[in-house]
Amino acid sequence: MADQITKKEENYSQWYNDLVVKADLAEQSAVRGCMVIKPYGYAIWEKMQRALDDMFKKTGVQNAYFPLFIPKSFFSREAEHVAGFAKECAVVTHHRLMNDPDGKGVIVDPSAKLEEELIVRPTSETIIWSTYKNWIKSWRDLPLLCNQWCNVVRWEMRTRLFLRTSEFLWQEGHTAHATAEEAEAKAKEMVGVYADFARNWLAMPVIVGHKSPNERFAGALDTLTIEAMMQDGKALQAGTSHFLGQNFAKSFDVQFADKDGQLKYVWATSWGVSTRLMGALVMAHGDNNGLVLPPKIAPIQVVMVPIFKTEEEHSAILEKMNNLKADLEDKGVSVKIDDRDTLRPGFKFAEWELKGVPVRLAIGPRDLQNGTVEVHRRDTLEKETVSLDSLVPSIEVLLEAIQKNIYQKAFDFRQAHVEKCDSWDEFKEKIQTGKFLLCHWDGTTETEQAIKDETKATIRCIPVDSFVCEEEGKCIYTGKPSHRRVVFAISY
RNA sequence: CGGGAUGUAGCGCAGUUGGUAGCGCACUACGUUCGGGACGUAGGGGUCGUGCGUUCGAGUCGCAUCAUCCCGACCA
Repeated sequence: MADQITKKEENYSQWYNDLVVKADLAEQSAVRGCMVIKPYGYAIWEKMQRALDDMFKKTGVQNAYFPLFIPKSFFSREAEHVAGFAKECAVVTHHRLMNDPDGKGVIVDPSAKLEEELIVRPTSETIIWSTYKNWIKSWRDLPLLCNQWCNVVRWEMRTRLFLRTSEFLWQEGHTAHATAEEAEAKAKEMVGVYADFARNWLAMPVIVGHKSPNERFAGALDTLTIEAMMQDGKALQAGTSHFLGQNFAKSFDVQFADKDGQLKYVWATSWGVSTRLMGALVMAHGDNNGLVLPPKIAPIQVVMVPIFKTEEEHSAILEKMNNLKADLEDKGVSVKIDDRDTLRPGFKFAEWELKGVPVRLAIGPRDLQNGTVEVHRRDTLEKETVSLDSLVPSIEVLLEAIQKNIYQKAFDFRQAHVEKCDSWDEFKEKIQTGKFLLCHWDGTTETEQAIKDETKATIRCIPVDSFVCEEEGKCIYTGKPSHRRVVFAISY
């Protein structure tokens, strides 16, 4: 079939792009490096937003919004931070267009040059901290826990739908605390929220850990990460939470009067996940028939396809479907009836599979006679016939089973591709086959860099929950002593 | 920004030694179909990325330029 998606081992990225485009999630925009998120793709993002928002609120975080434009001078205050972002920023220099006096079209009006350039935010630390300065005076104002949902722009050299676009959507949380302990605990708590979300909503097993100093966020003292494995064995950083220490507080002069009357700098965290999660979803679960969505994140959980020849059959089936839909919706299941009369059932089946809808119900004349429904599950592609009476409870059970099964499948895949490695020769060979390797490392940036230069592999994290391996050993590269194993992989 | 490749209909592609553009899918109309991506018949749709040059004549040759993709460097 011309439209069929084929996963080619040698060209996983092409498979990924096809899947994103054909499943109707997004397409390349006319603007360089940007993407158009299509309604179906955006609906998935909205479900992610809602789930995350609920989880944030349970930790006391509130939503807020800060400007898109950041005065250039704000960036000069945190030197380390700038070094990390200055290279890839879009800059606004003028505020007016005019007709081209030499011909048609418009040009930038040279007289409308801004006195100070504005940077389109690559991340909002600088503008938020300069705002927080006015919000924080006393220990009573702390902790300050804000999150913002917004777009950010990073002028990337190379882009890919969802994974690395010039503009992307994300949430960024920024918190201020009275003590270092409290801030560190918050950073830890939020990476825990991300891990929980990835595992329970996206059905995606992740490894939680610290980034090595080399891979840390610009300006952070510690960066926590969740790392997921894609089906080609590569790692994808799916979310990060940073302990920023007092770096930003000092740069932006954010001090508070503590209970003891002393003026002190606040301690900060920031944390974020982006539309990259959509890419993770596609690559973690997709198969040759298209997307596979975990039920909890699927905008449509159950799709119904009527099969009919005559108008009588059509209306009888549709009536049954409408009743079923109402019953299912009562139970909180989102349902779509695909009543398009211009397409054949087989076409619809293939199309909804491409879009990853977890459960498909088909009712035809045969079922009408027998009082049955054909139930098809996307994750295993299995079909069974269920009686109408027991359908609603069985769908509820099935959705849960699918959610679990998708997680289990990804989990098993990862287990099969993680191993300890103590030989450099083995490392070089195995890392290229798409594996997470747990290895000893001497803790130096030089060694990390040398390994990266030779193999393209980086330290994904120093694990803190799963795969923790505190033991004595020798660095895989230099043979120097090491106290724990870290996760190496080739990443996106 | 370095290395490689590609720009031809909405999408995917063909186009020979330069001679005035074609195929599949999609689209429109009608008919037959309809339980796993239907078929027939008839249609519509193109400044061949852009600019300059060579030539009687350029999708095809040359130069420039822009864009996209892949591999690097950078990154959520």
